[in-house]
Amino acid sequence: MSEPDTRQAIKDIALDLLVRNGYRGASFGDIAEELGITRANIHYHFGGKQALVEEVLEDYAQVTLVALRQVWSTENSSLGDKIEAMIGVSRKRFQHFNAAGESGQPWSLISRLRQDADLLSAKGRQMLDHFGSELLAIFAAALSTAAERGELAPNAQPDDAALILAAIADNAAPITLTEGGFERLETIYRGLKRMIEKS
Amino acid sequence: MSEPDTRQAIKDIALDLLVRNGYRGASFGDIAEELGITRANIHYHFGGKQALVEEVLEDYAQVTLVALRQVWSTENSSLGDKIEAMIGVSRKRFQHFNAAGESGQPWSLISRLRQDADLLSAKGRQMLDHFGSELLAIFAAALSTAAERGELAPNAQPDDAALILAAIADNAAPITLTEGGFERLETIYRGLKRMIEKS
DNA sequence: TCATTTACTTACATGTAAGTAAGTAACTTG
DNA sequence: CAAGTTACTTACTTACATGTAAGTAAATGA
Repeated sequence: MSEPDTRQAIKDIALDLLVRNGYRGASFGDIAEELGITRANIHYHFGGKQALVEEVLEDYAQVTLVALRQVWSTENSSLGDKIEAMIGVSRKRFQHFNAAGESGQPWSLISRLRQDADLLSAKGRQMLDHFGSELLAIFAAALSTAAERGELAPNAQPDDAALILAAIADNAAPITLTEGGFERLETIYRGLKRMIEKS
Repeated sequence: MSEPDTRQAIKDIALDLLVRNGYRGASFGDIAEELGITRANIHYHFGGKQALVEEVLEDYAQVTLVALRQVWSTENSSLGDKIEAMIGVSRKRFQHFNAAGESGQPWSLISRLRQDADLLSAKGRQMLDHFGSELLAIFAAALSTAAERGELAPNAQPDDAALILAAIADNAAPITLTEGGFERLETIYRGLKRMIEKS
């Protein structure tokens, strides 16, 4: 296999296992077996586990933030439409993880790795923090614009609403998913929408 | 040490390590060292790791649900007072974990173990699910009563609000805590309160 | 075409986890 | 006071985890 193919294949499997099982649960042995290569080969390409996870995290954060900025860009769509788009993104992610077998929940890689922060490199931890600030900034900007446009309900304050949305979005598999499946997450977003949006 | 003392001491340390480090991060070795006993002694008292975690989970769920039912009992207090009481409980838990060294976040044992669900016994998983239903039931009852009393804002629907509260409460260390500390969680609760409460 | 680099594998070192079998000192009880 | 029983410890085994050193076949390039 050519060099970039193998590197990418390793990162793909690693992402999947990291999201499902966390830092400790994504072993080089499992990744290697899945790909039919040896553990040492992963070391050859990435050096060590922290370095591999850093790269996976980097890619994930970049792709995710781009997608979120797209959905929450303040042009063109109403606040309600943005929240509906968010539901669509979440549904897609949920279905992906359910399709791939395993009754597991669609944890966000970020919130998952935050629980293993002590095992990450300093750089890895810094990336988690950075993702958090960026995520919040995206929501804050969109809600601020929505407020200017008079799209918020009288009780809703833009900064509060941004924080709540960030908490829900970052941590997209809270209690509510264990029993109710995706429908519950959808209900949470819609409920928030009704509370935020001007009626 | 007398039998019940040792058992309880093991469970106390185990709870602390489980909340901080998750299932894999709470090793018998660490628990034993902390207490100045041997790993084998823990096996003597509990049989194995899954059994120990089951007991810790059982105790935690029971205590937590009793405390939550107390706060959210529908007599005597307004919805706003209940949310303020909830903030108080969260602050206490946050301070406990920060006082005990470690910059770690005050994860709920439940949401933490939910990420390691595959390592738990079937009984353990069932306990997680049960906790989830109970938590939601508590909020749903309180919000329903609040609605009857006319305490909700026009945009807030009681079932939606209960689900959002459950999501925040169950998962009390989302993104928002990593940078802002407890103040952010407080802001989330207060923001939700403003959106829910009749002004 | 010979030397070097690339992309691997094999084999091993090291650390750490859970779990267990066998022994023991102290307390309990008939 | 002799015979358990209780509450442990010691000394293992087994199973994986990351990581590394040494070797190799195939491609590359001077």
